[in-house]
Amino acid sequence: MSERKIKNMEQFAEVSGISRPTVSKYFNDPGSVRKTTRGKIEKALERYDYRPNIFAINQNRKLTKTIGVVVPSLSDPFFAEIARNIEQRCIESGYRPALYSVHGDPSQEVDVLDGLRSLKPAGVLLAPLGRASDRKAIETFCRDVPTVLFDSNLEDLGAAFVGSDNYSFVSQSIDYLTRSGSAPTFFEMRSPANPNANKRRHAYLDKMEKLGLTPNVIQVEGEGWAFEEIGYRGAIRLLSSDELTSDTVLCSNDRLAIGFLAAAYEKGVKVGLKPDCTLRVASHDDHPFSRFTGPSLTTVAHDYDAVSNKSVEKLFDVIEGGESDVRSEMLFPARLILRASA
Amino acid sequence: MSERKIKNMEQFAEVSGISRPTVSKYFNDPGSVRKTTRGKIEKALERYDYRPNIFAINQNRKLTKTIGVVVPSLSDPFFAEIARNIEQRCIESGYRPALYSVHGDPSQEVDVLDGLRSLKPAGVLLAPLGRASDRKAIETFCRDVPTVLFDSNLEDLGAAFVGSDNYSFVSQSIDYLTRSGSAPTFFEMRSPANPNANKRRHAYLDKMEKLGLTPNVIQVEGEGWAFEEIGYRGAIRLLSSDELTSDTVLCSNDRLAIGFLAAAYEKGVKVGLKPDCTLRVASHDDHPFSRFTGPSLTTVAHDYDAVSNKSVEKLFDVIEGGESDVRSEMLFPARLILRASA
DNA sequence: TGTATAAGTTGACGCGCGTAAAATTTTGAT
DNA sequence: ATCAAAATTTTACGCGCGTCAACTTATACA
Repeated sequence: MSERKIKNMEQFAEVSGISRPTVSKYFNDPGSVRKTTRGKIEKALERYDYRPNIFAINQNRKLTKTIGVVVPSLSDPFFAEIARNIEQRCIESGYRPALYSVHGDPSQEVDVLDGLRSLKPAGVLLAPLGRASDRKAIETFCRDVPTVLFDSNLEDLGAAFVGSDNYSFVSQSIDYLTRSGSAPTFFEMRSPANPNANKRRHAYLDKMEKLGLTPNVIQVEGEGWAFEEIGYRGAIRLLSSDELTSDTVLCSNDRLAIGFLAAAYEKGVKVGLKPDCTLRVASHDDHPFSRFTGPSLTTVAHDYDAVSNKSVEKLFDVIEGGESDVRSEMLFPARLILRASA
Repeated sequence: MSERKIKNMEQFAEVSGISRPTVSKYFNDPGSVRKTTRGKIEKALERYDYRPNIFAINQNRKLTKTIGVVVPSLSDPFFAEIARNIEQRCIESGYRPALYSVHGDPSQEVDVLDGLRSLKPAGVLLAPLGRASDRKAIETFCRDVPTVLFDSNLEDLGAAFVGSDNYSFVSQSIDYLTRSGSAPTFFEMRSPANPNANKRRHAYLDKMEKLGLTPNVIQVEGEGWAFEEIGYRGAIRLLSSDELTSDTVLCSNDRLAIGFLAAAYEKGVKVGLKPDCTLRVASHDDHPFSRFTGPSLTTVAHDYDAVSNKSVEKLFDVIEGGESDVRSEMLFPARLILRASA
């Protein structure tokens, strides 16, 4: 498949019998050249493995075919999973996704965005850290680069926000739990980094009031993104005390719940619906591992696909199409997943 | 901090009162210019936020400051964690890591490597899929780009391999298990994609023989990278049968074990060391979640830091230094982590 | 077969920076 | 103050490709 090494478009144009500007057109949009011409080029493409120099291309473009994907933490399988989905969509649309984790660190979030800017990306999909984010830095970034926020909303930032409807999560879990037993106590971090956590607490309080029930929120200490550990420690303390008056616990998110279940196991507290169980635990997110906890975790699932697809779709709208001045927010409903823990 | 927009090095050289070639030298190595000159440039750097165009830079370099990091799956927190470590080291050394997951798909592995090639990376850290990898494609890639393999070894490929010593894993777990109870049955996938799995089986057989014990290997069906699911299904079947004669199970890796524990919980089989327990389960890897299973998982830990640090170090050796013709393999010993499951 | 129109060709310039050679200035040690 | 070495400046070219203008050729429809 090789006769002679092709080192630039000039040489490739030569061996394919087409002029360089036309070859250039072809690579920018194969459909923009005549079918016979396309044939010649593609035939040459099989004989010689030439590929346009990506740096030379991008130097002469205002924006590249790169899509930045930024998540708070790739150690969280939830984000790993959603990133996978997003990457796939981008590739399908002919873009090059560049994936970044900020590892829970606001300063790295700024750094990543800063580095991303110099890549002249066509657009960026950003799941911000939330409360800890450097709002001003992100705001500046969003002015320069088409950005769609997902998962965590920062008010008025970015061209759009796509996420899950936190009220839908909490409403469904509470509905189920109260209908099948007693009302849940809400278990969460005292100062959650993620804005979704706050929304879920509000949703809990709201929903409980609507149902005429007395809310009860337990907030555990802990900073950072080691949610399992925080949940575990909090639960160990809780289960060693008499603070927990309800037999039903609703965790703000699955990672806390995973820690909670580990603590319950360790303390010999039986969780689930079986006759010998004394506690029910449910949660939100449908974390990839929530199927494999002991007991398996009753939770409420994000519509992963919908969120990732819509995020990408929205971004492409902004990139290609109208600078629709209105910032749209799109929330997808969640879906209750019944398992053994509640 | 801004008076006038700087769009290229020419203009920046102008406002800093230094010639462009010298400014260019500065950005390539700040230490290569006189201290007074450096001062002027850095002062200007504070007033104007100029940054050299990365594409123009890379066009004129044979190799860039990019380091490719390729892992089999980012949905596996093990790789997410090791990738985090590696990224950090690269940044500290002034390189730009570019992270890719091949999502367990050999064809994507080739695609990623292919795309990486056009980025002219200074080097690549690759954790190959293993058995499923397209060996020839990787071989070709390694000829063009300095590549260090980690985690999974492909014989004779890449400039070096850095990983954990599988014999060390299995030896320690078996030693512990036999000393504290009966000899373990080995639980694994029938056709594991990862070469480490095969090495662990051999280590198991070898070690058992050395101890004068009868080995017993149970292989469960399943393809792909959904190890928890495979472990779960296999364990459900196993625990419903009478195949399992030992009261001690040693899983090939933690993800299988997580599935195993979920199955045991569901089947009401008590795992652990307490009086009412009928089964012990141990495993290998010290997966980030293995602390939070029910019961917490006794396992053998990789030396995460050592592996990632050494991988990066080796790669830099190859990049900067001598084309040491000998391909080195470096294996780090593992460390037993005692928890509740065995 | 002729003609309007789309597509391709030629030639040339620019992008922002690396880098080399030659000339000039600065530095540091005598 | 003197002078060789080191650093900087000037000048200039090249990298690979996007893109424009002015032509020339191929296509399609009448």
